[in-house]
Amino acid sequence: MSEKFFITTPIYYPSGNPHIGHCYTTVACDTIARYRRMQGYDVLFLTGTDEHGSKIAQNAEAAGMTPQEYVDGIVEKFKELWRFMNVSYDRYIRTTDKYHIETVQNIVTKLYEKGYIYKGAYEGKYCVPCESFWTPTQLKDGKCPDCGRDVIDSKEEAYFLKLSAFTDKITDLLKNTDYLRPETRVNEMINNFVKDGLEDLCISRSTVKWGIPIPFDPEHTVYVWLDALINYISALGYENGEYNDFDSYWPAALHMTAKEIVRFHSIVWPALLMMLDIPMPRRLYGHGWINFNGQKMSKSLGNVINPFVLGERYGVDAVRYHILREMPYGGDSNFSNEIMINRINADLANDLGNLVSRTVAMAGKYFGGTLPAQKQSDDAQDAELIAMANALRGKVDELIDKPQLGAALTEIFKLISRANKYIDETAPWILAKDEANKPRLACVLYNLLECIRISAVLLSPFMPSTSPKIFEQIGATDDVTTYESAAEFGRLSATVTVKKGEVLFPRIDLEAEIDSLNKIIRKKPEIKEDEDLDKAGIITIDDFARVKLRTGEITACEKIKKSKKLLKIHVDDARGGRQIVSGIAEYYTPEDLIGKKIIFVANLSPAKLCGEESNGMLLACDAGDKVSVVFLDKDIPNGSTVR
RNA sequence: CGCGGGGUGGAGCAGGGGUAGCUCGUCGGGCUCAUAACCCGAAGGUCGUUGGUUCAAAUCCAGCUCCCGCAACCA
Repeated sequence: MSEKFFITTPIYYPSGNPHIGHCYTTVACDTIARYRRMQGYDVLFLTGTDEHGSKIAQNAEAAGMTPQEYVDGIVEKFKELWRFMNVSYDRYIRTTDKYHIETVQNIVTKLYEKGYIYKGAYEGKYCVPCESFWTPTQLKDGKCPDCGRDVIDSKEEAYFLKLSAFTDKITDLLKNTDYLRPETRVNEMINNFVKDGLEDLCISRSTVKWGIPIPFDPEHTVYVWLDALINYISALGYENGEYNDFDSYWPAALHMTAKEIVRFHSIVWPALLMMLDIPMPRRLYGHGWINFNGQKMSKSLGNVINPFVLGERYGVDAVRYHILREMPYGGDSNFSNEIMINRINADLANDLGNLVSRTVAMAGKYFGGTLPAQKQSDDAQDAELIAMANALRGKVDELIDKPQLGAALTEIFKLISRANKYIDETAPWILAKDEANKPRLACVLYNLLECIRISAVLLSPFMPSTSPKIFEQIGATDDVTTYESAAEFGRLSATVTVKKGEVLFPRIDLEAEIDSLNKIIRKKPEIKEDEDLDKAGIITIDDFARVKLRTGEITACEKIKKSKKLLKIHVDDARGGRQIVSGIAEYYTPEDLIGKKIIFVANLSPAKLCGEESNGMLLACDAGDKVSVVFLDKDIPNGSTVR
């Protein structure tokens, strides 16, 4: 029986289409899963979608669908992307799957019976728009600390998970084991959430209907995070009849997640498992984000780089290579098309692709494609190269364990680079001029083919469709493309026959490519605006008349200290003045604004921002990624009506 | 004093008490097998700032400053 290896992505929240950030996590898991399979592990690679919660219900309603129809559509897009990206997941779990619901309900019941879930009450203030409860001490001046609006008294039954009883055990898990990696995340979790003791977690919602009902109190649904985390064991058949793999695959070898959800995976999830007397997973790895032009890659910003488009333009393996190579251990990375194209050209086209191309071409040119058996080695020239090739697998193994995929790729490319240098050192084209040198020439080419073979074997989990193409070109038969064969230089047949093939990675003309990308990007805003209009629908003159616009002059203005974006503005509205808080500090200094005439919404409900009262909103337009306030001519009296 | 991360040649990053390193870019050279690719060399940095510890600081300590992320928030 080979050793088991259970690896998971998070289950993604399908409130929008999948993006390159989802791709990173999933492709990284895929690479590790493929590597482990190659090593002979019995791998179970799980991914899926987390489909409950109010956000989904809202999006569905906005789209005029039922929540189920809505998630069905998006799940298809996720699956399509994984097919496209060559992701070799073994199992796909949806939290709307019957067996998962069964498990969640069974676990909730079990925990209730064990006393880890207890019925309590959320007693406090409720903010309707935020759908949030607050304790009296959390309120700011008696209003919602989130949005500053009025809250109503509310007391509601709810169920709680006794996390507080696990503070010590969780502290021990985080501090004294290597469960959570990279280590920097440990401090973050301890300082932010654990240090002062864990608080019991409310795990039921009576306001959210799109969720799994609490079996013994069906008016309540299970909090989405509890629902979601359980996927890792329900997918193995824990407490359900769908699968029967829990005993063989648990504990998980690796949970991979992005850093923002490390909190749930490093605290709530282990505590839950402890309550159920289930062994801990071995490793949780919280990776960083792919930032795009300095902004976080996210569903809510319009700057998502479509992975389908990238894959079609550059090839799926090139995209996989880039995101895996560029992401540093633990930290964030920047994504731009320019960085990506440069990387593809430099590493894949110039170094790897060209190495294969020139080596195979020489074998064809000098030996008609088949190397002669007679070879002449030369230690002075060959020893270093061969030693490097022999040591490579061990180095890559270690880095995959950590897992530092980018560093593993760097290691492989060191050999590729060394091989290119070896060609210069041995100058095969000179050897070819003298028939007496043919044995030496054959040896040089063989050594190059071996370096390529070993690199391609180790690269195959990263670039699953490229390696077979390389094997074909260098004439590597199946028995010399195995993991085991990658540790041994000299496994390729001595009289191997190569076969010239297509160019593996065509060079990309950077400037031309950026131009055509810009054309694609420029089309976007028009579409977006139309969507915006469609979404808002048509309003009547009466609707518009309810918005009271007035003119005023800014008489005072200052930055709000605690905020980067907010300015506190005093406006003379000819009615005693009012204070408005506006999020334009990134675009205007107070000096820019004082003395200017502006238009503001006079009957907007007051709000509190960063502790400052705001009575109204001044008009400004979105100009690309900037904001431009609408200013008026000087001679308009303050307090005039605008319509 | 909310919590983190960071400021190193033009760009992106690594290093972490004792000749400052990698990739890309630039310049010069070599080569002609190859995808105008490959190989060699050079220029370019007082490692954010001030002070301290030390024989020695990019590296350790303290203060300051700036950036980024979380959180808050864009009325």
